[in-house]
Amino acid sequence: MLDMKYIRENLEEAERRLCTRGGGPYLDGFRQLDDRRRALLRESEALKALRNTVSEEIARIKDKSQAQAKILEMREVSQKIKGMDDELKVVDEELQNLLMTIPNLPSPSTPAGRSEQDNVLVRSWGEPRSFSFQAKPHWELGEELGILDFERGAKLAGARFTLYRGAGARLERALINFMLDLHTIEHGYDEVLPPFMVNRDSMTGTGQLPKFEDDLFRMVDPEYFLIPTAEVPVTNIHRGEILKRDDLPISYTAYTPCFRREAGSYGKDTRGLIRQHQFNKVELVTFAHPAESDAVLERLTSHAENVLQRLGLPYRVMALCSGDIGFSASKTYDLEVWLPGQNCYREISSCSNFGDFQGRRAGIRFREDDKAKPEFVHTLNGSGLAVGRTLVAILENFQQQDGSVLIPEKLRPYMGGIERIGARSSV
RNA sequence: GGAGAGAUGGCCGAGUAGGUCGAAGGCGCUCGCCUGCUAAGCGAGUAUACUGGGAAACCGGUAUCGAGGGUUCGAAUCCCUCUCUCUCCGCCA
Repeated sequence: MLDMKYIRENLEEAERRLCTRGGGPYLDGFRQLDDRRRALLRESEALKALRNTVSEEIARIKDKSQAQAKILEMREVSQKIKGMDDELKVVDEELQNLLMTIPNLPSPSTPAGRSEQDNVLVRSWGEPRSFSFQAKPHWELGEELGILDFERGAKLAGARFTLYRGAGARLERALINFMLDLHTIEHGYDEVLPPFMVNRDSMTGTGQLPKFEDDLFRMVDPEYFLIPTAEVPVTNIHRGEILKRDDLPISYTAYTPCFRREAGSYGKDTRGLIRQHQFNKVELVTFAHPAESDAVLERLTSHAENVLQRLGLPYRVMALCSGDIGFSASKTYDLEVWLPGQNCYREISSCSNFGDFQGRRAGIRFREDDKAKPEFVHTLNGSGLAVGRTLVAILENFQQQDGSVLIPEKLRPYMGGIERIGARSSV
């Protein structure tokens, strides 16, 4: 959510910056609703002030019959207040709805652009390996090795669900542990294991609701939402709290499964593990002082990169352009890993600075010092990394001519020491 | 699922025959005084949001005692609904 006062005082500038996202106009109707709200508020509050003082007078009058005139008068005033407050409520809701559906302002350092095509290459790491044979996509490798069972996943749940087996299941688990250990022990994050379902308030706090309900799995009665990313529960840990300046930055890492409807992506990435309704992810979340959040984004991104580097997976870092960043983000780096089986780079991590956008929505604040007024913290998060896609990258990058797959050295301790996944008898 | 108890300010904790309660008291915290250190002591201050005025410091108004409705001139206090927490029983990983 944007700062109402900022919009009120900088309407044109705000609109201009929002429009770099494409679409828009975003702020139509704001001025009118805002003016209307404040006018109603002023009138209603003046009447309430009157009622309060007269009520005090009534309290002081012992003889009730003497107060009868005032009571009757106030009865009318209360009626008027009620009518005004009813109207105010409607206006307030409309304004709130508008505000909640306005995306974040892109950071000045976010490159301008309309689409994915305009994203900017920041740096790349590692040499894509050359193969003396035709590199296979992971879905072929996975099926041939008997570690990914797409058919049975579909039988159990449907399209975009996969059954991992044997060394595949273990590799997924090994990656989760490897990533968590790296982020906690070496990068200093606090590990948390949050609920995988959350309430509406949490989804609203981080920006998934009200606008993107179609992307979520929703339980009815009682109402819960399956988390589409650990960002939601982990950022909401401090919803409605005032943090201590000295505690910032606060950094959490969490493993969670993620659940996404993937509505509107019919026919896209239908093969393999790339786009699933359920996938695992290790997430990094930081609550930062506003003055430090830019630096924190660089650091957080480097932590995600570190996972790829240790696994020896070539990747590149892209700065997303204004037309491609998410609703709540002001700046985003995507990490794209090289997938030789598909001969392309694919997103494996997305690291964003949300500025105070989520902090304002979710009421996450801090005080500069004990006397200072609370200010909103900046929130940041990034995948560190998407586990399923990391498994994909390992299969495709480290496949051998005989169809086996070498396990990266750093991962072997998590795999019981095995160096290679070979074909198993299929069941 | 059944039967009870509860939800007040950063924390603890008063306050229910409705009125001067944003809310006693304590703790904590901040500033000042005092004490050659430390502890104790003394004094003052110590919520948030919105809104009006002001360049600002600041001043005024409104709201907030789990959430939402209702009764009333007036509600932390009465009524209804919901949420959460705790205790006991049942069930269960």
